[in-house]
Amino acid sequence: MTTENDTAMDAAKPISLTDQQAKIANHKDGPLIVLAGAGSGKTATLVARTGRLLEQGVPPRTILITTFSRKAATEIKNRLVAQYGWEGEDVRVDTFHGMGFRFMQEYKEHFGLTPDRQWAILNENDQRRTLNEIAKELAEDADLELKDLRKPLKEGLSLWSLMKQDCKCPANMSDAIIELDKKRAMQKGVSPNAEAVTVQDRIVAQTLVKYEEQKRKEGYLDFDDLLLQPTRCLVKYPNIAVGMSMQHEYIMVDESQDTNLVQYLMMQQIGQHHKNVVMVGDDDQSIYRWRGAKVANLRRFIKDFDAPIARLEENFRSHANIVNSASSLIQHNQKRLPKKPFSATQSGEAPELTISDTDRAMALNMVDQVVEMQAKGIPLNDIAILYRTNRMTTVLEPAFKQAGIPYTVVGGMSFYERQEIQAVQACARIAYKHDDWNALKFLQPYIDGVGKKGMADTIERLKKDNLNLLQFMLHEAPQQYGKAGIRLREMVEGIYTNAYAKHDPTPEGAYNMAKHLIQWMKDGPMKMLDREKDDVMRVRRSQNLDQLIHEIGQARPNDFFQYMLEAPLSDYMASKENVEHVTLSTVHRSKGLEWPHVMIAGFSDGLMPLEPGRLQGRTPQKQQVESDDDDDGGRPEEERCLAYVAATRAMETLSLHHADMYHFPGSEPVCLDVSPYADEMNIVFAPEVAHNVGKPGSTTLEPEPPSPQTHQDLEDEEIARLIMG
DNA sequence: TCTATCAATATTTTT
DNA sequence: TATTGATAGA
Repeated sequence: MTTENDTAMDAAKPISLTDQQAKIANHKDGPLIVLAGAGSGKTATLVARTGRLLEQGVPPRTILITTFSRKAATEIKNRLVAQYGWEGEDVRVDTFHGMGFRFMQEYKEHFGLTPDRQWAILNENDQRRTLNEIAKELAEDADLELKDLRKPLKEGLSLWSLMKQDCKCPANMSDAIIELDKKRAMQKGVSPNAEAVTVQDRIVAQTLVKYEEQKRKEGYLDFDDLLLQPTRCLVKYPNIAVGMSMQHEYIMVDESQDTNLVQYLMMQQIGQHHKNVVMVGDDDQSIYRWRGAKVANLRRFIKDFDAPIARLEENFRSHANIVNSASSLIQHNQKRLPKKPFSATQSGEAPELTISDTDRAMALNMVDQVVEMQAKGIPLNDIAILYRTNRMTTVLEPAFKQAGIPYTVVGGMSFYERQEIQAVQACARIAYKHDDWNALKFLQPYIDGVGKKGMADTIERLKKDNLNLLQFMLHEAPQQYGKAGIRLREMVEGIYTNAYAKHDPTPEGAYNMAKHLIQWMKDGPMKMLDREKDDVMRVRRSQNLDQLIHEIGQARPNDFFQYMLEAPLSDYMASKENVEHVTLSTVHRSKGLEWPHVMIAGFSDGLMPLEPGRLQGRTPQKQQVESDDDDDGGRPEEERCLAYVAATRAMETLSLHHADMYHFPGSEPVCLDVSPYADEMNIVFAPEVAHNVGKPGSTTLEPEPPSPQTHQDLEDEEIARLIMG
């Protein structure tokens, strides 16, 4: 949303390209890797190349652009449509996950599913619940409690996910134990030691193996399945891969530094026949290694495809001072592909560092700075505040709220993760996939008199006796379960009459169904809104539901069920589009976006980088341990990439904010030093500090505590500076 | 025995 | 801000 201004502008008229860009845009057949620095206009170049292909008569449907997020996909799609009309509309722009899902639906029979059996995607809630249930049972056998397994299970799941992204998914417990141990060792930089496996580890491994089995049996997919299963299928059935490659004659992979191994292999399987693949990426901006992304994919592509290298090094986005600071920072990373970013634009203001006593004071200073900018006539939409971790919002939000400055928090929870939206999803899922027990569990809190236990027992019966949901709920449940049974029937009946029976696979049908279904959920026996005690929340939930209806009206999907089914893959955020607002976002979420004025909150050693004092290159003990992960410089380098990404979002001004002390809810107060990146960026101190309120938990002996100044002082100083020029 | 309700608690980054 | 855990109530 934040870049809508420039998107609209860029989209309106095809941009004139530089020679470098034009060369890439004119590349037609064969592989190519594009190392595109921050702000180098890579999206514009990709769009232009698509245009050239269309001009040369390449059918739009055979052009595929994969992006990192739905949001990025939508943005590219919008530009294509704006510039090339219906042809642009027909170009495929999608995430790997989205592609995978559609692929699996098309080739259902290759995944051991009968055509009448439906898939559903497990969202994070479903996943956690499923794992807990399996683990609980196993834990009881071993005389353990679920809570003893919480942490190991969480860790195990993330390792499991990483393994699946590396195309490994052990099918039995002993393999699982070994592989999990290996992966854990690799993460921690120690040697694997299968001897030291604890009871908890065994149960976790067993849980995960069972989880996989259960998913397959019941027709569920998690995020990793959407990549792993199609890729395996493509490898196993080369004729399908050939078919796919004929469907996708030209492939462009955006943000390819953040693709993982499965994604790479998926691309390779499809692309290897014609080799018309363009990978675009920037190893300096690889910030997702922690979840399996492999920068080595860039090098691997060069080797596998024998791809020539093209570079986009000129930064059109940022003033020279920002570019210089940022590149001086990133040069401290050892492992990077050679490149020399530069900016030909005016030098602009140098990045500034402001130091406050406490997090609260920092927030107030940032608010002040925003107010100043506002006074200069800068629109709020031009300002973004970036931070490393979401909990920074607990400090920032109150400050902005109090000052009455409109803001939007990006991240945290996405629209589709909200309870009320997930409830709608659950109804859609049940209507679409009658045996979606997970969805049924999700609706349990909305059924009076039916608790967790009651629902679990009912589902157990349905599963065991292989009963039809509708049949059972409509006829047997009311007789067998009394009042609760009647409630169950009401719910299923409602879903049946409002969704299933009204199914009409057209955009209008989808819209109407959403309207009816949601109306019923609000007013019917589920009484979704009545249940909410908090007035503010009730209004918000109601608005969210209305927003969903509106969204479906806009998106015009051909099928309501399909749309809701893919909701977990969507990163749509409901935001106040029409109100001018400051954007608050994590650095991760800011990838690919830009703002004239960027402020970084929490520029401290321990927040950015997150682990303090660990800057000396690679983590110490990392060696000998199996080197299929040769690529990166480990965590410290990734942290620097993050700071680099944050800094390069700025077009005109960049200001960094550090506080000596942070006190986040739920954890002890901490005193932190200024981020070591300040030096690496050659930052000048801006010693004026307006707010030094609050009480430092312990005194810090930082570069002489700046004398507290009042709000007024700051303004005077600012005015003086402006007058002086 | 199961459900509903209230207080406590925890937060790296997310397709 | 959810989810989880303890407790009272049906």
